[in-house]
Amino acid sequence: MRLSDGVEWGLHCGVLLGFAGPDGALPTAKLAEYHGVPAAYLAKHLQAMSRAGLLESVQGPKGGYRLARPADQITVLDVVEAIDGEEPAFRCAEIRRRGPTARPAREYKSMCAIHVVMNQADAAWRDELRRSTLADLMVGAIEGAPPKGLEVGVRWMAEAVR
Amino acid sequence: MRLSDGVEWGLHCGVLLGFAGPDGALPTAKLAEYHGVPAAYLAKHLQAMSRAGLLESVQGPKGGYRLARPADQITVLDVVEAIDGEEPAFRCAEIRRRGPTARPAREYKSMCAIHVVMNQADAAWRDELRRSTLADLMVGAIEGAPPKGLEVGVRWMAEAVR
DNA sequence: GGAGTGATACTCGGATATCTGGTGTCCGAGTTTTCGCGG
DNA sequence: CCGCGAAAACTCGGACACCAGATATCCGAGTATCACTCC
Repeated sequence: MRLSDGVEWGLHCGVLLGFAGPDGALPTAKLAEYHGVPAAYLAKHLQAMSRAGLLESVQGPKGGYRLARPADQITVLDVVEAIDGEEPAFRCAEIRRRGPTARPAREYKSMCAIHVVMNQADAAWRDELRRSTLADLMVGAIEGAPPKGLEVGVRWMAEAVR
Repeated sequence: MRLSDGVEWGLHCGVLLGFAGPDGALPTAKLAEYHGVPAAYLAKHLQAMSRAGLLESVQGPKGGYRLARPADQITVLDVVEAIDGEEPAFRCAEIRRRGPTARPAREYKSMCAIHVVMNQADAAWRDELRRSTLADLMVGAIEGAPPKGLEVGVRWMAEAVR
Protein backbone atom coordinates (compact mmCIF):
# COMPACT_ATOMS: atom_id res chain seq x y z
CA MET A 1 0.00 0.00 0.00
CA ARG A 2 1.57 3.20 -1.14
CA LEU A 3 0.31 6.75 -1.28
CA SER A 4 0.89 8.65 -4.52
CA ASP A 5 3.81 11.08 -4.53
CA GLY A 6 1.40 13.65 -5.93
CA VAL A 7 -0.21 13.93 -2.50
CA GLU A 8 2.98 15.34 -1.04
CA TRP A 9 3.35 17.75 -3.94
CA GLY A 10 -0.25 18.89 -3.63
CA LEU A 11 0.13 19.57 0.08
CA HIS A 12 3.31 21.58 -0.39
CA CYS A 13 1.66 23.58 -3.17
CA GLY A 14 -1.34 24.20 -0.94
CA VAL A 15 0.95 25.56 1.76
CA LEU A 16 2.76 27.83 -0.66
CA LEU A 17 -0.51 29.12 -2.09
CA GLY A 18 -1.60 29.79 1.46
CA PHE A 19 1.42 32.06 1.88
CA ALA A 20 0.57 33.75 -1.42
CA GLY A 21 -2.59 35.11 0.20
CA PRO A 22 -6.25 35.04 -0.86
CA ASP A 23 -5.62 37.03 -4.04
CA GLY A 24 -2.15 35.83 -4.93
CA ALA A 25 -2.09 33.36 -7.81
CA LEU A 26 0.85 31.17 -8.81
CA PRO A 27 1.08 29.30 -12.13
CA THR A 28 2.02 25.67 -12.42
CA ALA A 29 5.48 26.51 -13.71
CA LYS A 30 6.33 28.60 -10.65
CA LEU A 31 4.98 26.04 -8.23
CA ALA A 32 7.05 23.35 -9.94
CA GLU A 33 10.18 25.49 -9.91
CA TYR A 34 9.83 26.27 -6.21
CA HIS A 35 9.52 22.61 -5.27
CA GLY A 36 11.92 21.22 -7.82
CA VAL A 37 9.45 18.83 -9.43
CA PRO A 38 8.46 18.27 -13.09
CA ALA A 39 5.88 20.87 -14.07
CA ALA A 40 3.96 18.73 -16.55
CA TYR A 41 3.21 16.08 -13.97
CA LEU A 42 2.48 18.51 -11.18
CA ALA A 43 -0.15 20.07 -13.46
CA LYS A 44 -2.10 16.84 -13.36
CA HIS A 45 -2.45 16.98 -9.58
CA LEU A 46 -3.24 20.68 -9.48
CA GLN A 47 -6.06 20.00 -11.91
CA ALA A 48 -7.38 17.34 -9.57
CA MET A 49 -7.35 19.80 -6.68
CA SER A 50 -9.12 22.33 -8.88
CA ARG A 51 -11.80 19.79 -9.82
CA ALA A 52 -12.27 19.02 -6.13
CA GLY A 53 -12.98 22.68 -5.44
CA LEU A 54 -9.86 23.32 -3.38
CA LEU A 55 -8.17 25.59 -5.90
CA GLU A 56 -9.46 28.28 -8.23
CA SER A 57 -7.82 28.64 -11.62
CA VAL A 58 -7.21 31.96 -13.35
CA GLN A 59 -6.62 31.83 -17.08
CA GLY A 60 -4.38 33.95 -19.26
CA PRO A 61 -1.23 35.93 -18.50
CA LYS A 62 -0.74 36.79 -14.82
CA GLY A 63 -2.99 33.80 -14.16
CA GLY A 64 -2.41 30.63 -12.17
CA TYR A 65 -3.93 28.91 -9.14
CA ARG A 66 -5.11 30.30 -5.83
CA LEU A 67 -6.80 28.74 -2.81
CA ALA A 68 -10.56 28.54 -3.22
CA ARG A 69 -11.10 29.02 0.54
CA PRO A 70 -9.05 30.26 3.49
CA ALA A 71 -6.18 27.95 4.40
CA ASP A 72 -7.73 27.07 7.77
CA GLN A 73 -10.77 25.67 5.99
CA ILE A 74 -8.86 23.21 3.83
CA THR A 75 -7.93 20.04 5.67
CA VAL A 76 -5.12 17.68 4.83
CA LEU A 77 -7.79 15.06 4.17
CA ASP A 78 -9.33 17.32 1.52
CA VAL A 79 -6.06 17.38 -0.39
CA VAL A 80 -5.41 13.66 0.04
CA GLU A 81 -8.87 12.73 -1.21
CA ALA A 82 -8.69 15.18 -4.09
CA ILE A 83 -5.50 13.62 -5.41
CA ASP A 84 -5.64 10.04 -4.23
CA GLY A 85 -9.38 9.50 -4.54
CA GLU A 86 -12.01 8.97 -1.88
CA GLU A 87 -12.42 5.24 -2.00
CA PRO A 88 -11.07 3.34 1.00
CA ALA A 89 -7.79 1.44 0.76
CA PHE A 90 -9.52 -1.84 1.59
CA ARG A 91 -12.28 -3.12 -0.63
CA CYS A 92 -14.10 -6.20 0.59
CA ALA A 93 -14.37 -8.79 -2.16
CA GLU A 94 -16.92 -10.73 -0.08
CA ILE A 95 -14.98 -13.90 -0.48
CA ARG A 96 -16.96 -15.36 2.43
CA ARG A 97 -19.77 -15.73 -0.11
CA ARG A 98 -17.64 -17.90 -2.33
CA GLY A 99 -16.53 -21.49 -2.15
CA PRO A 100 -18.46 -24.48 -0.78
CA THR A 101 -20.18 -22.58 2.04
CA ALA A 102 -21.58 -19.88 -0.24
CA ARG A 103 -25.18 -18.78 0.40
CA PRO A 104 -27.45 -16.26 -1.33
CA ALA A 105 -26.41 -12.68 -0.55
CA ARG A 106 -29.65 -11.91 1.32
CA GLU A 107 -28.84 -14.51 4.00
CA TYR A 108 -25.83 -12.51 5.19
CA LYS A 109 -27.37 -10.18 7.76
CA SER A 110 -24.35 -8.32 9.11
CA MET A 111 -21.28 -6.93 7.42
CA CYS A 112 -18.16 -9.06 7.10
CA ALA A 113 -16.20 -8.72 10.36
CA ILE A 114 -12.96 -8.10 8.48
CA HIS A 115 -14.64 -5.36 6.51
CA VAL A 116 -15.82 -3.73 9.74
CA VAL A 117 -12.34 -3.65 11.26
CA MET A 118 -10.84 -2.27 8.08
CA ASN A 119 -13.48 0.43 7.87
CA GLN A 120 -12.79 1.48 11.45
CA ALA A 121 -9.08 1.76 10.73
CA ASP A 122 -9.77 3.72 7.59
CA ALA A 123 -12.04 6.08 9.52
CA ALA A 124 -9.36 6.60 12.17
CA TRP A 125 -6.84 7.44 9.47
CA ARG A 126 -9.15 9.95 7.84
CA ASP A 127 -10.13 11.48 11.17
CA GLU A 128 -6.49 12.13 11.90
CA LEU A 129 -5.95 13.76 8.52
CA ARG A 130 -9.04 15.90 9.07
CA ARG A 131 -7.59 17.34 12.26
CA SER A 132 -4.90 19.32 10.42
CA THR A 133 -5.44 22.14 7.96
CA LEU A 134 -3.20 23.92 5.49
CA ALA A 135 -2.98 26.77 8.01
CA ASP A 136 -1.46 24.37 10.56
CA LEU A 137 1.04 23.17 7.97
CA MET A 138 1.97 26.78 7.18
CA VAL A 139 2.88 27.34 10.83
CA GLY A 140 4.88 24.14 10.89
CA ALA A 141 6.65 25.03 7.66
CA ILE A 142 7.82 28.37 9.06
CA GLU A 143 8.97 26.84 12.34
CA GLY A 144 10.80 24.00 10.66
CA ALA A 145 12.49 25.97 7.90
CA PRO A 146 16.06 27.29 8.19
CA PRO A 147 16.15 31.12 8.58
CA LYS A 148 18.21 31.55 5.43
CA GLY A 149 15.80 29.45 3.42
CA LEU A 150 12.84 31.44 4.73
CA GLU A 151 14.48 34.67 3.67
CA VAL A 152 15.09 33.40 0.16
CA GLY A 153 11.55 32.06 0.04
CA VAL A 154 10.03 35.42 0.95
CA ARG A 155 12.00 37.19 -1.77
CA TRP A 156 11.14 34.51 -4.28
CA MET A 157 7.46 34.77 -3.43
CA ALA A 158 7.43 38.58 -3.75
CA GLU A 159 8.71 38.22 -7.27
CA ALA A 160 6.60 35.28 -8.36
CA VAL A 161 3.19 36.06 -6.93
CA ARG A 162 0.66 37.80 -9.14
CA MET B 1 -3.75 4.06 -2.44
CA ARG B 2 -4.95 0.52 -2.51
CA LEU B 3 -4.41 -2.39 -0.14
CA SER B 4 -3.43 -5.69 -1.73
CA ASP B 5 -6.23 -8.21 -2.17
CA GLY B 6 -3.90 -10.72 -0.56
CA VAL B 7 -4.50 -9.06 2.81
CA GLU B 8 -8.16 -10.04 2.73
CA TRP B 9 -7.27 -13.57 1.72
CA GLY B 10 -4.67 -13.85 4.46
CA LEU B 11 -7.12 -12.70 7.12
CA HIS B 12 -9.81 -15.13 6.01
CA CYS B 13 -7.26 -17.95 5.99
CA GLY B 14 -6.12 -16.95 9.46
CA VAL B 15 -9.70 -17.14 10.71
CA LEU B 16 -10.25 -20.54 9.14
CA LEU B 17 -6.99 -21.86 10.60
CA GLY B 18 -8.16 -20.54 13.95
CA PHE B 19 -11.24 -22.75 13.68
CA ALA B 20 -9.02 -25.68 12.70
CA GLY B 21 -7.52 -25.58 16.19
CA PRO B 22 -3.94 -25.48 17.44
CA ASP B 23 -3.04 -28.84 15.88
CA GLY B 24 -5.21 -28.77 12.79
CA ALA B 25 -3.29 -28.04 9.62
CA LEU B 26 -4.81 -27.10 6.27
CA PRO B 27 -2.88 -27.16 2.96
CA THR B 28 -2.91 -24.30 0.49
CA ALA B 29 -5.18 -26.19 -1.90
CA LYS B 30 -7.88 -26.63 0.75
CA LEU B 31 -7.68 -23.02 1.90
CA ALA B 32 -8.01 -21.86 -1.68
CA GLU B 33 -10.93 -24.16 -2.36
CA TYR B 34 -12.80 -22.97 0.72
CA HIS B 35 -12.45 -19.32 -0.23
CA GLY B 36 -12.79 -19.72 -3.98
CA VAL B 37 -9.48 -18.10 -4.85
CA PRO B 38 -6.58 -19.27 -7.08
CA ALA B 39 -4.36 -21.58 -5.04
CA ALA B 40 -1.08 -20.67 -6.74
CA TYR B 41 -1.42 -17.00 -5.85
CA LEU B 42 -2.76 -17.62 -2.37
CA ALA B 43 0.39 -19.68 -1.73
CA LYS B 44 2.47 -16.55 -2.19
CA HIS B 45 0.70 -14.78 0.67
CA LEU B 46 0.67 -17.79 2.97
CA GLN B 47 4.43 -17.98 2.52
CA ALA B 48 4.68 -14.36 3.56
CA MET B 49 2.68 -15.07 6.71
CA SER B 50 4.92 -18.03 7.40
CA ARG B 51 8.05 -15.92 7.01
CA ALA B 52 6.56 -13.37 9.40
CA GLY B 53 6.15 -16.08 12.03
CA LEU B 54 2.35 -16.09 12.02
CA LEU B 55 1.96 -19.54 10.49
CA GLU B 56 3.82 -22.79 10.90
CA SER B 57 4.25 -25.01 7.87
CA VAL B 58 4.13 -28.78 7.94
CA GLN B 59 5.70 -30.60 5.03
CA GLY B 60 4.67 -33.79 3.30
CA PRO B 61 1.33 -35.59 3.02
CA LYS B 62 -1.20 -34.59 5.71
CA GLY B 63 0.78 -31.39 5.99
CA GLY B 64 -0.22 -27.77 5.49
CA TYR B 65 -0.32 -24.60 7.56
CA ARG B 66 -1.37 -24.00 11.14
CA LEU B 67 -1.37 -20.94 13.37
CA ALA B 68 1.99 -20.40 15.06
CA ARG B 69 0.31 -18.91 18.16
CA PRO B 70 -3.19 -18.81 19.64
CA ALA B 71 -5.66 -16.81 17.58
CA ASP B 72 -6.08 -14.20 20.29
CA GLN B 73 -2.37 -13.41 20.07
CA ILE B 74 -2.36 -12.62 16.35
CA THR B 75 -3.60 -9.14 15.57
CA VAL B 76 -5.07 -7.96 12.30
CA LEU B 77 -2.09 -5.62 12.04
CA ASP B 78 0.25 -8.61 12.18
CA VAL B 79 -1.40 -10.10 9.11
CA VAL B 80 -1.56 -6.79 7.25
CA GLU B 81 2.11 -6.07 7.84
CA ALA B 82 3.13 -9.62 6.97
CA ILE B 83 1.48 -9.40 3.57
CA ASP B 84 1.54 -5.72 2.69
CA GLY B 85 4.87 -4.84 4.27
CA GLU B 86 5.67 -2.68 7.25
CA GLU B 87 6.68 0.54 5.59
CA PRO B 88 4.25 3.44 5.95
CA ALA B 89 1.99 4.44 3.06
CA PHE B 90 3.46 7.93 2.96
CA ARG B 91 7.14 8.41 2.32
CA CYS B 92 8.45 11.94 2.64
CA ALA B 93 10.57 12.90 -0.36
CA GLU B 94 11.82 15.99 1.49
CA ILE B 95 10.92 18.22 -1.39
CA ARG B 96 11.19 21.19 0.95
CA ARG B 97 14.93 20.76 0.59
CA ARG B 98 14.73 21.21 -3.14
CA GLY B 99 14.27 24.21 -5.40
CA PRO B 100 15.55 27.76 -4.89
CA THR B 101 15.11 27.76 -1.09
CA ALA B 102 17.12 24.59 -0.57
CA ARG B 103 19.55 24.54 2.35
CA PRO B 104 21.99 21.89 3.62
CA ALA B 105 20.18 19.04 5.36
CA ARG B 106 21.69 19.81 8.78
CA GLU B 107 19.95 23.20 8.88
CA TYR B 108 16.53 21.54 9.05
CA LYS B 109 16.03 21.05 12.78
CA SER B 110 12.52 19.59 12.97
CA MET B 111 10.73 17.05 10.82
CA CYS B 112 8.66 18.23 7.88
CA ALA B 113 5.21 19.19 9.19
CA ILE B 114 3.48 17.22 6.46
CA HIS B 115 5.54 14.19 7.37
CA VAL B 116 4.48 14.53 11.01
CA VAL B 117 0.77 14.64 10.19
CA MET B 118 1.07 11.66 7.87
CA ASN B 119 2.93 9.67 10.49
CA GLN B 120 0.25 10.41 13.08
CA ALA B 121 -2.46 9.23 10.70
CA ASP B 122 -0.47 6.11 9.90
CA ALA B 123 -0.05 5.39 13.60
CA ALA B 124 -3.78 5.82 14.20
CA TRP B 125 -4.51 3.37 11.40
CA ARG B 126 -2.13 0.78 12.78
CA ASP B 127 -3.39 1.26 16.34
CA GLU B 128 -6.89 0.50 15.18
CA LEU B 129 -5.75 -2.66 13.38
CA ARG B 130 -3.85 -3.75 16.47
CA ARG B 131 -7.02 -3.66 18.55
CA SER B 132 -8.57 -6.67 16.80
CA THR B 133 -7.25 -10.21 16.79
CA LEU B 134 -8.03 -13.28 14.73
CA ALA B 135 -10.05 -14.53 17.72
CA ASP B 136 -12.31 -11.47 17.46
CA LEU B 137 -12.75 -12.08 13.75
CA MET B 138 -13.68 -15.71 14.45
CA VAL B 139 -16.51 -14.56 16.71
CA GLY B 140 -17.66 -12.09 14.09
CA ALA B 141 -17.50 -14.70 11.37
CA ILE B 142 -19.79 -17.05 13.29
CA GLU B 143 -22.28 -14.34 14.16
CA GLY B 144 -22.40 -12.97 10.64
CA ALA B 145 -22.61 -16.26 8.77
CA PRO B 146 -25.92 -17.79 7.64
CA PRO B 147 -26.84 -20.90 9.71
CA LYS B 148 -26.88 -23.11 6.64
CA GLY B 149 -23.47 -21.92 5.60
CA LEU B 150 -22.09 -22.55 9.07
CA GLU B 151 -23.38 -26.10 9.00
CA VAL B 152 -21.76 -26.80 5.65
CA GLY B 153 -18.57 -25.18 6.87
CA VAL B 154 -18.36 -27.38 9.94
CA ARG B 155 -18.80 -30.53 7.86
CA TRP B 156 -16.26 -29.32 5.31
CA MET B 157 -13.78 -28.58 8.05
CA ALA B 158 -14.20 -31.99 9.69
CA GLU B 159 -13.27 -33.61 6.42
CA ALA B 160 -10.46 -31.27 5.40
CA VAL B 161 -8.58 -30.76 8.64
CA ARG B 162 -5.58 -32.92 9.32
C1' DG C 1 -5.16 62.14 -24.96
C1' DG C 2 -8.59 58.38 -24.78
C1' DA C 3 -11.26 54.53 -26.43
C1' DG C 4 -11.73 50.64 -29.35
C1' DT C 5 -9.82 46.61 -31.55
C1' DG C 6 -6.96 43.11 -33.05
C1' DA C 7 -2.98 40.26 -32.30
C1' DT C 8 -0.33 38.07 -28.89
C1' DA C 9 1.37 35.54 -25.23
C1' DC C 10 0.40 33.07 -21.44
C1' DT C 11 -2.64 30.13 -18.77
C1' DC C 12 -5.30 25.78 -17.74
C1' DG C 13 -7.46 21.29 -19.32
C1' DG C 14 -7.70 16.82 -21.08
C1' DA C 15 -5.83 13.13 -24.11
C1' DT C 16 -1.68 10.35 -24.82
C1' DA C 17 2.95 7.16 -23.95
C1' DT C 18 5.99 4.73 -20.49
C1' DC C 19 7.24 2.04 -16.32
C1' DT C 20 7.10 0.17 -11.79
C1' DG C 21 4.77 -2.93 -8.58
C1' DG C 22 0.98 -5.99 -7.70
C1' DT C 23 -1.23 -10.18 -9.91
C1' DG C 24 -0.94 -14.76 -11.47
C1' DT C 25 1.67 -19.02 -12.52
C1' DC C 26 5.02 -22.54 -12.62
C1' DC C 27 8.49 -26.10 -11.32
C1' DG C 28 12.08 -27.86 -7.92
C1' DA C 29 13.56 -29.24 -2.84
C1' DG C 30 12.13 -31.65 1.13
C1' DT C 31 9.46 -34.66 4.12
C1' DT C 32 6.01 -37.85 5.58
C1' DT C 33 3.32 -41.56 4.42
C1' DT C 34 2.60 -45.99 2.68
C1' DC C 35 3.20 -50.27 0.61
C1' DG C 36 5.93 -54.35 0.02
C1' DC C 37 9.17 -57.60 1.76
C1' DG C 38 11.64 -60.35 4.82
C1' DG C 39 12.24 -62.29 9.32
C1' DC D 1 2.39 -60.93 13.03
C1' DC D 2 5.99 -57.29 13.29
C1' DG D 3 9.90 -54.47 11.83
C1' DC D 4 12.48 -52.46 8.13
C1' DG D 5 13.28 -50.02 3.91
C1' DA D 6 12.58 -47.94 -0.41
C1' DA D 7 9.51 -45.73 -3.45
C1' DA D 8 5.91 -42.56 -4.02
C1' DA D 9 2.95 -38.84 -3.30
C1' DC D 10 2.10 -34.73 -1.34
C1' DT D 11 3.69 -30.51 0.80
C1' DC D 12 6.03 -25.90 0.92
C1' DG D 13 9.46 -22.50 -1.10
C1' DG D 14 11.28 -19.48 -4.36
C1' DA D 15 11.94 -18.06 -9.33
C1' DC D 16 9.52 -16.60 -13.64
C1' DA D 17 5.63 -13.99 -17.01
C1' DC D 18 1.75 -10.64 -17.26
C1' DC D 19 -1.16 -6.63 -16.51
C1' DA D 20 -3.32 -2.54 -14.23
C1' DG D 21 -2.48 1.80 -12.28
C1' DA D 22 0.75 5.41 -11.19
C1' DT D 23 4.25 8.24 -13.54
C1' DA D 24 5.54 11.44 -16.99
C1' DT D 25 4.55 14.22 -21.12
C1' DC D 26 2.47 16.71 -24.81
C1' DC D 27 -0.62 19.69 -27.53
C1' DG D 28 -5.14 22.19 -28.01
C1' DA D 29 -8.95 25.59 -25.96
C1' DG D 30 -9.59 29.80 -23.70
C1' DT D 31 -8.65 34.44 -21.88
C1' DA D 32 -6.40 38.63 -19.97
C1' DT D 33 -2.91 41.62 -21.55
C1' DC D 34 -0.83 44.82 -24.52
C1' DA D 35 0.20 47.51 -28.48
C1' DC D 36 -1.56 49.94 -32.24
C1' DT D 37 -4.88 52.69 -34.67
C1' DC D 38 -8.39 55.90 -35.08
C1' DC D 39 -11.24 59.63 -33.30
